[in-house]
Amino acid sequence: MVTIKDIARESGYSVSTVSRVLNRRNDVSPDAKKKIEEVVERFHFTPNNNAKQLKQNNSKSIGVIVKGISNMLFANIVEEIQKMIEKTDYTLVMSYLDEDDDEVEQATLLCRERKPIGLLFLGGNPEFFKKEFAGVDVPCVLVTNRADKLGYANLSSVATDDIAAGRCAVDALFAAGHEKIGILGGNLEKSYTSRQRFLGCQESFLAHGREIEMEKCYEKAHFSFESGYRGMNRLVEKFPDVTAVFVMSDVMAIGAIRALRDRGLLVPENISVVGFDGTTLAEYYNPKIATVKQQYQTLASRSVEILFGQIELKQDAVHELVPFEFVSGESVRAQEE
Amino acid sequence: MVTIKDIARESGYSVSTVSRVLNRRNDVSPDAKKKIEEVVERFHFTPNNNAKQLKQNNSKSIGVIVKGISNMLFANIVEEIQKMIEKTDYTLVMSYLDEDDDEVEQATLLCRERKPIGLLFLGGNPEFFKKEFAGVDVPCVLVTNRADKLGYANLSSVATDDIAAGRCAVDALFAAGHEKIGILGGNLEKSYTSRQRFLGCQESFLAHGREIEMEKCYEKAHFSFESGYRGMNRLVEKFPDVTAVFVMSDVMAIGAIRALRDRGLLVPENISVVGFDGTTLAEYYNPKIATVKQQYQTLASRSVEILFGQIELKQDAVHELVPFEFVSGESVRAQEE
DNA sequence: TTGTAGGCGTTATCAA
DNA sequence: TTGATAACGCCTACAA
Repeated sequence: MVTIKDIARESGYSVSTVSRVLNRRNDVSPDAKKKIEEVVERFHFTPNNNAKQLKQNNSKSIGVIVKGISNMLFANIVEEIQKMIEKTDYTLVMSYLDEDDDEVEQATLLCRERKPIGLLFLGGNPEFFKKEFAGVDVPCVLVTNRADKLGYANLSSVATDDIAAGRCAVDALFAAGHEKIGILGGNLEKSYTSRQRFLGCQESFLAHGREIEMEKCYEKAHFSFESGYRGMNRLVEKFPDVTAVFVMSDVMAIGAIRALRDRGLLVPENISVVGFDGTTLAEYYNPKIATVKQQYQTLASRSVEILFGQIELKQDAVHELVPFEFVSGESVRAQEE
Repeated sequence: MVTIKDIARESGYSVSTVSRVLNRRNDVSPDAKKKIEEVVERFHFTPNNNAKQLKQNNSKSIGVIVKGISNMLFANIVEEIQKMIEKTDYTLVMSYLDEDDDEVEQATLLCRERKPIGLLFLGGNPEFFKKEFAGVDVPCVLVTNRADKLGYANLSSVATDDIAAGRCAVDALFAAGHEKIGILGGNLEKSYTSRQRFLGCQESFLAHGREIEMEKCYEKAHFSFESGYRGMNRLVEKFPDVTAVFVMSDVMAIGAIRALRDRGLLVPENISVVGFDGTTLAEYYNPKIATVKQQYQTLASRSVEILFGQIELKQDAVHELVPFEFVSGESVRAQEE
């Protein structure tokens, strides 16, 4: 392994001068700079990150905690984040959790072990934050969920208004003339996101002079194809005359639509479906899935910008809401009475 | 920050004894062990990775280089790899490349900067390996592509026989009575994988007394929904009476099927489609996509096992072929003449 | 079984 | 503008 000492010896300068050149300091003579750069190049020298980070006690890494491994929206966001971080000299430390796991516990662990300079949470449950977020002392951004009520100085958020978005989805079904509406979503006890969207559903029902009969209308599932498939099967079994379903993620919706087809039910002819997230998948599926689109690019870019703002510019925590958008696909049919 | 010295002082033992306990050595008295563990627990002490790795000069990290960010198969494999690595004390360093980029160049960079103890290539082009792989000196496994002909002592491979698999896909279309068969795949100049599958197609054509008319039958695209969509449009335009298409990935196939529908063509009624990869997506799509399934779990588990075999057991490079399987979906229709 | 001391490769402080 | 040197936190001979 070639170290800074080798470069020093070979170039005839001292390690400190080499270090200065390496770190683009300006208190170095052009001669020294040129000579040292030549030697560095010739030896293919790259500084040892461990030594550097040990000394500087910062790791130049950013932790990303993803809740839900099959969550396509998060996959899309991660992809965008990667593209942005690639251009900087930071590295990402990814950590994937099950959708109901405790992300703050994981964050604490990550901070201790990897010393990231900041954290991005893709999905998160305020309960966990309330309980133990005090232990995390680096700047963080909660993405897709709101954190304004939490009031931590080092926790920003870039979120979609899940209540309004959930309401929007169900409103669309009412608008199409549906009365018998089912909901397929996450575990309401464990998933804050699902709970918010569900609140939106309740608002919509209420606005239409109705109330949600939990037992019959709501079925829970995980955010994966398989689970959506099974969940939809359970839903139609307990609610046989359902004509429309709001499914809380596109991935689940695809599983759900497949389940319906396998039972001989067509979407939208027999049952209408509205998804959530607005991933690319939804628009390429057949039928195109009507969905509530979260702007994943904006979510991604703002969260990274805000994190860097907090880290480098020492800015305060901010809380932003990113607008969603209803995308009408081919999966909803107007119900004539 | 709490360091090993703090633990030493607090427990009344020396740093070396603490270090021994931390590293589960057995040359330590039960008393010392117990006391030290108690203090470690009380202070929430976690060793500083940078210091540890600097000293040991190994990073306990494994590099994963993924060629093609929209490649669902790779996403599935990565997921499996993550599950396996999670249980060990290694960390993954992910690196995503464009599908036509030079992965070996990236590998060289990664080795210099992060000093991984081993590398996993998800997809790769033998050309790049021939040109510069000599610069990579850690154990590597090329996943999904063969590397047996390359003959590097530190490069194993766990692959699917792309030639046979490509042939299998086209054979299925011939078997269904199709004559006018198109192919939608990657850039044959840049994508080795595509070239292999294409060779398989040629074999199949030949076996059926036919030859591929490149100009008319082959269209290139990237392995994404969007690109598959556009590619299929170009293909039907230059080959209007095509009745069946082999698409070299499920993701592309979904884009392609969507393109056909948007032109008013149904799958399989008007045009049959066979995909490739056998991702979950294919079986939930509508229609279910007939596809050549690569066993991603096996691909993932074997590649990790082989890498650890090389790293820890100093085993020699091995080259394995993982069997593929044709999955008949709903996207192929028998052609009656 | 335990402790002391040296060093991993780098940066930063201080003096020259 | 440059160089010697002391850290950073940990591991590991080697000594006791």
